Amino acid sequence: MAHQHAARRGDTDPAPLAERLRSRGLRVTHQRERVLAAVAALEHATPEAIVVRLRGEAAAGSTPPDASTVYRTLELLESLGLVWHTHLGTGAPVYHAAEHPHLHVVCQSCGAIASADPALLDAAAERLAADLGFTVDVGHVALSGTCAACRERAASEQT
Amino acid sequence: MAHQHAARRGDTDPAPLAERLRSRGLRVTHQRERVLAAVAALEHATPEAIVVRLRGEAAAGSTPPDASTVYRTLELLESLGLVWHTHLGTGAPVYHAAEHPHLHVVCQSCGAIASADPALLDAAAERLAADLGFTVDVGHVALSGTCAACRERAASEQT
DNA sequence: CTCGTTGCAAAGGATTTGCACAAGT
DNA sequence: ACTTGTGCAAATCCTTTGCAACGAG
Repeated sequence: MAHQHAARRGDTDPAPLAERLRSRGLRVTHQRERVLAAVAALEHATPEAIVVRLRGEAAAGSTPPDASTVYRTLELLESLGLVWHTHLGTGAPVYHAAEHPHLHVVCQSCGAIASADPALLDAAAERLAADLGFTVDVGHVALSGTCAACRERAASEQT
Repeated sequence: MAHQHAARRGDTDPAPLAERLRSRGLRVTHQRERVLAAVAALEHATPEAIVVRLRGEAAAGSTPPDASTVYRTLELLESLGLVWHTHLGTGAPVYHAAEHPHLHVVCQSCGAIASADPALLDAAAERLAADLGFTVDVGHVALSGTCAACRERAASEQT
């Protein structure tokens, strides 16, 4: 192992992916690299959004990864600890790169997604651990509620 | 209408279903009463669980409500403010009677659901309101994590 | 009697799975 | 060459929808 470059900031680090794959005897494929890059690029990536993005990125003549490959790859990447997924209420799960955990807050009216500091839940997490023996996974938490804009709109539309 | 009885006070009335339906010109059907009863009886009712329960409850000779009716009824009951639903991670939404809001905690390993005091999140909710103008709906929140049993199991299975 | 409701069945959308071929090592 | 990965298509799962008969008011 000669190349031990420190992780770069603006680039997608191919290093951890290749390493982890090889250490498991798995193949480093173009598709896997592209899916991981797409998740990192899209803030809150649904599987479908990833498929669409990859389809757009695919150079003319090249075949974009199939949806089934994207699903399989996301599962693999998650098992490798490189991405996470969260369910934000209805429907599609969203994936994000597992760099810095953050808390998701979803507006039930408009679907807007905000990110917040996971530390917000530390106190609640400790209480749950003490009371129920339940370890809360802060990174997977999605809080739902109403954003400021929708709250005002709802108030003014009130008959 | 002429008489405005303004029975808008208690959201926790024993039989607000008939009232609310009639005030909207909707019919009070046996199916609707049964679905509401099933949601109240089942702690965390998925649509499918409701269908199964109603099927079991149906007296011999009577036809249990169809799944599509259950879905339509749940939607209606929610619009009437009589039930709530929450997405607990993967798949099925769970419905519960809209009596006392509570916080859901879901084990990602075994799917166990625990209920906790919504007040646990009060501090976090206030911070979110202040920081993002986001009003958290505590009753709809589902926290995910690992229950004590699964945590121990995972630790002991650890190689 | 007049509509809202329901059951049935078929349609839809999202995700998964089986397989034979293509690709990484 | 040997195995793992991928694309394609069919299979599932869950939920929604169209429609004619049914039942509440």
